[in-house]
Amino acid sequence: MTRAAKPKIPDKRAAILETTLGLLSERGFHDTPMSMIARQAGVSTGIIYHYFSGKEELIYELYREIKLRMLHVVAEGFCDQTSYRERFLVLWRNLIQYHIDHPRETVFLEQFENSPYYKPDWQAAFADEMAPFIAFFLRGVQDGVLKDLPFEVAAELSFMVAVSLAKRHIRGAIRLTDELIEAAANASWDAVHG
Amino acid sequence: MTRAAKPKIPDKRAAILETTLGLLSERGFHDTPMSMIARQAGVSTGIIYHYFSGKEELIYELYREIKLRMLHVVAEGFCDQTSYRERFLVLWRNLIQYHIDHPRETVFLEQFENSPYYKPDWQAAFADEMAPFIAFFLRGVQDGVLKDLPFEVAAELSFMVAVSLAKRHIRGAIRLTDELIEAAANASWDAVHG
Amino acid sequence: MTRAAKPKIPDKRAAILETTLGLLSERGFHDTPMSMIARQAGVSTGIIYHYFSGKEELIYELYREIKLRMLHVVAEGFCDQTSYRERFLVLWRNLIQYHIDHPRETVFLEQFENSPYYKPDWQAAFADEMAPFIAFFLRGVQDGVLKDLPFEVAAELSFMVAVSLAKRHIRGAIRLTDELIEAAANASWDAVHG
Amino acid sequence: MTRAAKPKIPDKRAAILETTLGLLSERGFHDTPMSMIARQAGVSTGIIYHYFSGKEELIYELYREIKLRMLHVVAEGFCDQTSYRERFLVLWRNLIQYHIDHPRETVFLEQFENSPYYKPDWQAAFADEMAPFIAFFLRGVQDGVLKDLPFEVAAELSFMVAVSLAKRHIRGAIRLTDELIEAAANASWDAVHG
DNA sequence: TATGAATGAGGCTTCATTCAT
DNA sequence: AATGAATGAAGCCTCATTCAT
Repeated sequence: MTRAAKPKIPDKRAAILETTLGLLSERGFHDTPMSMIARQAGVSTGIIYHYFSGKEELIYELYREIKLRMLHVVAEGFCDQTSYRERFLVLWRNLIQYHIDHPRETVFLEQFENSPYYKPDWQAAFADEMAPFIAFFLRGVQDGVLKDLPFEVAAELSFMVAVSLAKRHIRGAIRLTDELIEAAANASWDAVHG
Repeated sequence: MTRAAKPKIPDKRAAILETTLGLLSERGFHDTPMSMIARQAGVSTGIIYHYFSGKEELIYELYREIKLRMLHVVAEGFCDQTSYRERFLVLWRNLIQYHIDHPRETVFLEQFENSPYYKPDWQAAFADEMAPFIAFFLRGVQDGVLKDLPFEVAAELSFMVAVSLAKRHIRGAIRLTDELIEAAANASWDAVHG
Repeated sequence: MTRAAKPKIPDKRAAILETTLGLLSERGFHDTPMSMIARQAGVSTGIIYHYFSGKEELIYELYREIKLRMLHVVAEGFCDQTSYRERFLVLWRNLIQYHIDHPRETVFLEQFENSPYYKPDWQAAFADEMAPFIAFFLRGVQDGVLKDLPFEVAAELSFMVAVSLAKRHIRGAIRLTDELIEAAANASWDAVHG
Repeated sequence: MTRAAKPKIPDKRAAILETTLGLLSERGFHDTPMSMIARQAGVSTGIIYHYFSGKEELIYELYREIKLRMLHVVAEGFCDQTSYRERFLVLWRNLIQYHIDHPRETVFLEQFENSPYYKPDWQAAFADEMAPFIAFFLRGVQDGVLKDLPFEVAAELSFMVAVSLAKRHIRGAIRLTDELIEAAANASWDAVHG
């Protein structure tokens, strides 16, 4: 009762985003009409345009929120005290676990980043969240622990593999067990360490 | 007279596919109307339905042809006589080179395989072309040269990285030099060999 | 305390009307949402419906107020003592000057009176204000000073020309100088006097 | 049978324009949905976009065609041999007669030219058709037969009056008889001749 | 009085597909 | 084989109006 002044306002925005995620990951951008989002979210069509300027912004906003949430999860337990190997494995495991645990987010992110709507410039919005990871790689190279590769290449060789594996797992193309994850994590480490 | 039987007919089909590739890779599935394909290919809208049953089949057919062409290019120079490492590097270099050389095909393949239209079952159509690569991996594991990982996981750890790097190169996110390619190839080998 | 009874109430109504005039004259009826009027007037959407029953009434009310104000301005200095010619020229000059000085009102009146929403019956609401002008014409005819034409025809031949000229001046299609105005005033007199 | 190759094609475009004129003059731009035009014209909604890029172009095209037709009618019987007065009266009578005979066109033209969509620059498209009338006025001034006024002002004082009178006649605000038309024509001449 | 979130009907436009020629 | 006019369902978005607060 104390903090229940206008409870419906943020709820509605969140409900729209949540519903959009579900529909988009299952049906894709163009098979998901605004009317369907509205119906499933239990709101009117018009109100979506109160919170978002249009379909494009709605989806971009969804992308931004998910990406940020994902990056925060990945950074959990990342601690400068431990060895490079340990830190690498923490990140790698966090990354694959997030994607395995969030199949809708995973499918959506992949679809979105491969769609023609995606502009690579948008990554600049995540610079702050990416900074520690980049710093980790750069210092690893300086310390001679990691191969001397540009960050993007090293990331592709290691972290992006985690995402791809999770994606295949979700699709049912492979079945990831804990042992397999551990083996893949170590293989990824082999790819990047000096 | 011998090779003039059906002069324009195959041309037209090929022109449609070629035009479709260009438009789809630049604009995506849903921003590419059939009428636009027809206009740019220099044919009428109706005739597309003579060669393909609809938009979906047209695009699937394009996918199939490109994928097959790509797999053939990748297999070039693959020779059982050489070492596992050498064979691996041949495949890896072929793969990245094909994608670097064929940006439209690369963009299209990525878009298509991440779209909700894509059915993983379709990979069965490429079983013959994939067989040598799978055999290579299996035997490598048996011979103790490659890590004991399922083929799909090993492929993700190594070959898919080549595709991803090429994709980023095309987008302009990274700039691949020969040295960088070689370094990445070796890093990929590190990821999978035992 | 005497003149502070309802301080903000008439302000708000007036602000809405004022804003509506500005927006309507620039953007037209259908490109001016109620929400835009509210925002620019610094009020909420809902409150407009407190002062006016709907968009239609708001605009009709605006029309009525402007038309009345205009007719009062036109009557200024109209004095039965002077000659027909003098009186005609006073009215004519007042009319063109009002429209030149009030471009937003001019544009709005023209748009409104040519729109399909306009009902000619509404002119009955201005009968009192129009009466002196009509009387002037009728007596002029009786006295043999003005041509024997129905009032509406004579008005079109003379006064409406003033409005049209002002309208073109506002649009920038012509540039009215004092001499030009005087010449046009005299030409209008030539059109109607016997 | 000889000239019946593709008869439906021009018919359809003309039917759309004709229907649009009727609906627009009765209901106005914004109360006339494209779907209503299509239904009444007996065509599908989509085909309108085959002939016109959108609602705006459809209406502009209608405007252009009507304006041109009107200008041609007005020029009929205009002959350099006769006196200025005679030529003036021919034009004036043609003008008022066209508008009286074409009430839908008259209403549409007025609405359109007073709407915010109207751009005065568009008059440049009628320069050729207007040229003879402008020349007539200029020469009349040079010959001392017409008052020394800019063309636009003289036109407003004389010709535009014909349009306005016809407009009021159509609205039922006045009832134009032949005698009244003749009297108004002469009054208009009085307004402009020297 | 006042707010502005919420509604939902309705508008413009697109486009895969068909079919008469 | 080939054309491209024609269809009409469906999508995105706007906006006058209402109503809970």
